[in-house]
Amino acid sequence: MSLALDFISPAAAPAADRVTLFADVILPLPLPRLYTYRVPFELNDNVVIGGRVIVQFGAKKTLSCIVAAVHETPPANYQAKYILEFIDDAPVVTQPQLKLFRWMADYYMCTIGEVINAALPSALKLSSESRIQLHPAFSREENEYPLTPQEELIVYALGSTEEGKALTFTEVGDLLGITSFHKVIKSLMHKDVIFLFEHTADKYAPKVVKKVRLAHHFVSEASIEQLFNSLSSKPKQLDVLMKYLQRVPVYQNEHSNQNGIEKAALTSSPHLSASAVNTLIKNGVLEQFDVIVSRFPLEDEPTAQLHFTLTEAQTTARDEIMAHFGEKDIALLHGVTGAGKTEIYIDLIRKALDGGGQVLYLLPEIALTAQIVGRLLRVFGSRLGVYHSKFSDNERVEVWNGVLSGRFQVVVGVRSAVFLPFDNLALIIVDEEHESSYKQYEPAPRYNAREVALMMANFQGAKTLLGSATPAVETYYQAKQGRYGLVSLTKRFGEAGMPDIELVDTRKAREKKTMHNHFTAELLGEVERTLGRQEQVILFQNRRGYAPVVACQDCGWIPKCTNCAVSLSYHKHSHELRCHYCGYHDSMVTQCPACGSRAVKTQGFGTEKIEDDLKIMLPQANIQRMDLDTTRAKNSYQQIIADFEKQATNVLVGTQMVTKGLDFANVSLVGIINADSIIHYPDFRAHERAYQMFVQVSGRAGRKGKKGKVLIQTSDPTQVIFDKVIRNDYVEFYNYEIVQRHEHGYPPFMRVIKMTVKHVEQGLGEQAAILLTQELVDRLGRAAVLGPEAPYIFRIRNFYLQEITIKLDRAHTALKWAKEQICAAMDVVKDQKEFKQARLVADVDPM
DNA sequence: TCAATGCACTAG
DNA sequence: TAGTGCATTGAG
Repeated sequence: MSLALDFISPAAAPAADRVTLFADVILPLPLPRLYTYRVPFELNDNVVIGGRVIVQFGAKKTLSCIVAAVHETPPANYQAKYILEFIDDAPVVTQPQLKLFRWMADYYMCTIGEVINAALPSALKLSSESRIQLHPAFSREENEYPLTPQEELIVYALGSTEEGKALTFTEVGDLLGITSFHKVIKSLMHKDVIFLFEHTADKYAPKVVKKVRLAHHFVSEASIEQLFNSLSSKPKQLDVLMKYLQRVPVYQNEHSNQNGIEKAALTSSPHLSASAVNTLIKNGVLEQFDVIVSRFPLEDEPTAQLHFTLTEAQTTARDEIMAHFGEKDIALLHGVTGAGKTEIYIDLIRKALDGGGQVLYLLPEIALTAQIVGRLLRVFGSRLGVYHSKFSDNERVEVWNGVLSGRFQVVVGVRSAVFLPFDNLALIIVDEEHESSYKQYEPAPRYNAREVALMMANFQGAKTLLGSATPAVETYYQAKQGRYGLVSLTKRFGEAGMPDIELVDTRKAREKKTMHNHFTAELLGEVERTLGRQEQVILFQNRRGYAPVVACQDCGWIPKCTNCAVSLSYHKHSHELRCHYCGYHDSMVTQCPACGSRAVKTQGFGTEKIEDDLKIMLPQANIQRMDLDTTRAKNSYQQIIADFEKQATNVLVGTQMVTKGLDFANVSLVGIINADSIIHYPDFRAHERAYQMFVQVSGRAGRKGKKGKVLIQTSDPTQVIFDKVIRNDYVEFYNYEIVQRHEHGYPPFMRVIKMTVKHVEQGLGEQAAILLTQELVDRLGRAAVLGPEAPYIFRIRNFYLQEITIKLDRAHTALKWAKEQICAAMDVVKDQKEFKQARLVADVDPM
């Protein structure tokens, strides 16, 4: 560059020297492509890969999206639009994450936009809401066009031009009470009354605490004394002041005033008057200020012993895991319930942190309790972040940013925690790795957090520890094959023995007429004896509500859901009939609408009925129910657990929820009311699921030195699966199951992709499914395709369903090819005009 | 004849 | 996904 040019500002430099940058962005929409936008030259330095930008997409939408790539190649066939705004000057999505998201889109056959959508807390996805404002040139008096009443209403709401008030489209809709308000807006724009603009605002609001402190000119002994004198006739204000000085030693240390105290500490104190506090603020004695605080209060530094000792068995297991990590990236810790896996995890996490890496500790939703979080907080203090689905969006953003900034080096979280912006992972722990709640069904991405975690670890060079008492057959197979290190912990912690498991034949009991409602004499007697010993009972029934079916005894009429092909369940507490698939509900019928009979009775039983019956049979016992219906409120789950822990309740009746991770010392009996409904399930994982469920529930019985008992009620005790459960030998179960899987060609030997065709019209859905099957068979071969078949529940939310199961070879390259074939087959169906309404869904590795 | 509604297309 | 533009259908 010549000297002369140095005097010219960069903006005016000749075009040849200007670098024009383009950014490929990921839009948060289910679109298969990235879109290319142009970076305004003067903002070249602002582009960050992984940062958010605002762009215009289509005619009027503005969206925030993530920059995935920056380059200098202008698009060949079109003019790129400019990026409108840069939101971040540092990435909110890290490079390893982008890589992972791409892999997920690929593997789970969805778009990267869908992945981003699932990954980002919605407060990081900016909302663009169109807003309208009065046109500066508009005046009410000199208005040449007459306005309709609706238009008048809007103009009135917008106030005067000077006020510059704005309304969002939603607000306009609310104001007019209609949804089709665009016409009104259009007309107003046409008449030059209003103009439209896009307003994009960052929704993340940090948590703010109001604090107060003494106004600075009172911070000296002399002035405080003066102040006291002037307030001598205002006792209430004096009280407040005294309290403040008591809490903040301004006399001893003037600087202590700087931090003040929380306003709430003064206003909510029962002895002080809130209005006195406000008067002091108004008169300038106290000043109020805001402080941004964390939503996760920093625990005082770790209080638990940092170096608690592991038992001999735990130490051995820990050492074996470490040894495996020397050669392998993945290890499976197969430890029976109550073997003390958590201590081993904590020990490993600590080691990983000492090495300077990040740690992700995944738990299924229901296992992530206050108990475990509290324990981890005591060990890791402020370095621990918690990511839970019951958290508010702001809280999630805070964890997200905490991981980015390095404030959180360990995160304990549920499925979606795999999306957090780690870039230096050393260790991932997937506890209860067999859990089906790691798999997301709806909407896309239909991912399994365990598999995503393994891939993430692979990308970042981290080690992964999978833990379970009943590993997934696939996982155990990998370990047996030597691909994962295998470590077993077979002894319970603290010498607690494994519970005795007994089967009770309900068919025989029915014949002998010894059943009390749904309880056999054996189970009821055992419950009574247990309560008599002041010990606690857990009863498991895998169905919520009072009864799954209601039927007319005279004509057989059964109330069904209007949107789904299921009968409605009766819920007694609300006296309603409910659909468990779509949320439809109706009041309970007392008279049959078909024949007029009053003999309408419930059939079958759910948790609510068990609770009800038990209350009648055991009036002295305190019975609590735990299922989706009783835990819907934010803290009700914790409350039920706390009550049971305090032994305020003696019997806990519940669904799946009671099977997971609860650890109560005084529970010595677990009853499974109806095992049949768990076993009879029409898919290849039925046995595995049943086995896992029985063993997990059984694990709740007997801890801390007490031997527990498990009673399983079934109408057919001869089934193979019970034999495995009773002997409590996972390996034996595995050896049996793996043969079945091999014989029938299921995972881990084959890979399964489940296709679902949904259509509002049954016939069209079936035809579309037949065509899809045909296309799949043509491409993948007859042997690889099963179906189409209507599932047991063939209609959900007004969509008729058809399922096709595809079985594929495990080879990686074959898989990629097969997915391309599947996409091609789906395209063929979608291109058919008559199937435009059909929805095709691919679920990779369904559970 | 015009308006309302449905559907395929495409966004950079 | 959502907005747009075109075509088809229906009401007067």
